[in-house]
Amino acid sequence: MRSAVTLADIASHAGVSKMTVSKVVNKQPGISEATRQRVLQAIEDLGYTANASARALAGGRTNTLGVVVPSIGPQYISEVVRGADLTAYDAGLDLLISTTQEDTIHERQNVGRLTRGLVDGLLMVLPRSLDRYAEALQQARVPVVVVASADSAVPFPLVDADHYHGARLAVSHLLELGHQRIGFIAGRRETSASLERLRGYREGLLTAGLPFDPGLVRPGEYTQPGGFAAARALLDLPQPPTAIFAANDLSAFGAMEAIKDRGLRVPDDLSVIGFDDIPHAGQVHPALTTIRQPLVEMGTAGTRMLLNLLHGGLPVTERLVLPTELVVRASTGPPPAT
Amino acid sequence: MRSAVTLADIASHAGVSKMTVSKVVNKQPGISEATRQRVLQAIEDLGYTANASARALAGGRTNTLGVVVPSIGPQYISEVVRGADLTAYDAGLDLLISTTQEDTIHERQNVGRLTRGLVDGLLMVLPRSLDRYAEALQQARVPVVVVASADSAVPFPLVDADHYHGARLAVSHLLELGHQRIGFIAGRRETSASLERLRGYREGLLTAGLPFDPGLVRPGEYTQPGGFAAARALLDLPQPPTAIFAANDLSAFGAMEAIKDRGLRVPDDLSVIGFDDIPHAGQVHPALTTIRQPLVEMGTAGTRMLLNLLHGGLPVTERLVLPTELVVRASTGPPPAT
DNA sequence: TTGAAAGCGCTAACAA
DNA sequence: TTGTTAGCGCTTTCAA
Repeated sequence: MRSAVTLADIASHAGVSKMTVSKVVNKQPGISEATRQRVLQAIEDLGYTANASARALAGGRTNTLGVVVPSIGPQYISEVVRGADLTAYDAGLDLLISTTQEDTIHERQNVGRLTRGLVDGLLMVLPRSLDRYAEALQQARVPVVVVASADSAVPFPLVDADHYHGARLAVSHLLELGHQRIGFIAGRRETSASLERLRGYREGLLTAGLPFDPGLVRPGEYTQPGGFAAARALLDLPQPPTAIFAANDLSAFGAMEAIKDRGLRVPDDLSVIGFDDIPHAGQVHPALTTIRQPLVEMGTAGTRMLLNLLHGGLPVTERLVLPTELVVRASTGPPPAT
Repeated sequence: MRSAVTLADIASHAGVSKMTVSKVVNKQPGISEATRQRVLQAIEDLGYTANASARALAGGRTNTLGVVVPSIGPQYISEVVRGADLTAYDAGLDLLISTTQEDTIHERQNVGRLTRGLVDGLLMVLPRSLDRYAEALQQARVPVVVVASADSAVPFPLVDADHYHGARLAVSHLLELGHQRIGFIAGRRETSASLERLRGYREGLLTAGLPFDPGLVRPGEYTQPGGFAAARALLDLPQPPTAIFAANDLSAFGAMEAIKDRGLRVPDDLSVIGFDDIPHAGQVHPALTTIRQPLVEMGTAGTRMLLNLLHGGLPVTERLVLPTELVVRASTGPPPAT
């Protein structure tokens, strides 16, 4: 760990002032080509990289965006982050990801620390509620955009997908195939997305003149085992459904397993439709019909809003609701002829 | 975005010097309780959070560790990062994650930037080769630890799992169940882990006096569709195997689907064993028998090595190879009676 | 127990 | 086209 090469080192090595080096490094105009080359050579010779902290302190900018996520495991989240990364990179900004591991203290500290000297803007990717961050975010001195949380109490620009219409699309698709008895595997109660999807399911049925039967709704907790158990329960019904709408892809996978496990076939005996369209959805067998949330786009859109805010644009509150769409693959078909 | 509250603001608000505030914030001794309370009150009143950049610049430390990953999607990676996060947090350090999106320029820049003023140490979680980072890492002025890459040319402390013995365990398990014809779904050729697993498979067979039949080895690329296709090919063999060993869990999932798709049952007709033990492995149906890589532990161990390095310990090169172990679940059983 | 001075490495604003 | 002067907000060192 030899001690770091600084601007001053480059300056004296190249026989110029620090300022000149700074201008070269930052690609500012007003430097003769000859000097520029000499400085670049010195940088090359000594192996110089600017110190990010010093830069941030002096310049007031970090050229970095922060992304706060509960954890980095779920494909859902990683897709959004990928979108954010692409956009930030295109704009010449770096992206730093911070996980909270769902720990409250961790959450508060993270936000405070990031927004004080580490990042120029913050993207909160939080399927759950924002309550726990409210205070920390109020004090944030950088722009904040919230992605994937329709928490209506939030005083920040927001990007979310249209969960309600997505659910309606799913139900319509199954109805059009001829299904009359459709089970629903619900998500997590505390997320607004989950409630919206349930509402879409319910109203989709009612609009079609079909009854809403609470017995056909089972909790799946957005997990694969949850979906497995829920589907089992639905199959055990005296009059089981001919199609299952799962509130997310993961629980749809579980449902498909439960169905196959009973010796039934998807979609011949039972149709399954999911929600999210995570990359896995196209890779299972049969490939999952699902409602696509534009996850990557949510990341890019949120980041673009953040960039606007950084450049002084946009009102403080804006809600961008991106459309969801039906992606028909192989897991849905007509109900079996009775 | 009102302008930030600084140490000086707190100092004047509390009627003390900046130094006193700094000591209170950093929990240093030598401050009377009365003063301490007054300062804390001022901090509370004004809502102060220290500026990370200023701190890093003045103190020479950031109290932050960096983690570089190719992308954050794979469960494999997120498990390692989770381990790192836990350990860093316990040590009172923060963790910042940076993705390279497999982009070479991005990779080089990231490392340089992080190690110059943003983090005190770097954990590289890279299943692929480190070649592309070699130069940037040479110039790193902070300790570096590499996780999940057995790239032997790397002059850094290293944490990896024992892929070879894991593969031996998998083969032994199948042999003990009575299988004689075992297919192998290979991983990605460019990773040393993949080669080690193949070697374990091969030598496991040879040691048992069984022939190594290249026709029983199919590429799976570590992906679910890859595993699906590979298993199909194996099933199409004139004399198909009675068990399949997949180089990772994802391709094992694909294999299970292919088998069920043929109307065969796992494990009654065919056994499947994976590698990694990602959280999903226990959630599919039947639950996957697999070789557990201690992913979280790899993250914690790597981070602990980094912490040691930070405190001036350890030699520059150390290789920690953590043991793998067999996790028997429901996807393996005796071969069908002929 | 408290505080003053100096400076970390850089950039903004201005001057030459 | 280049350089000088300040100072970002904090911690270190040393003195009171």
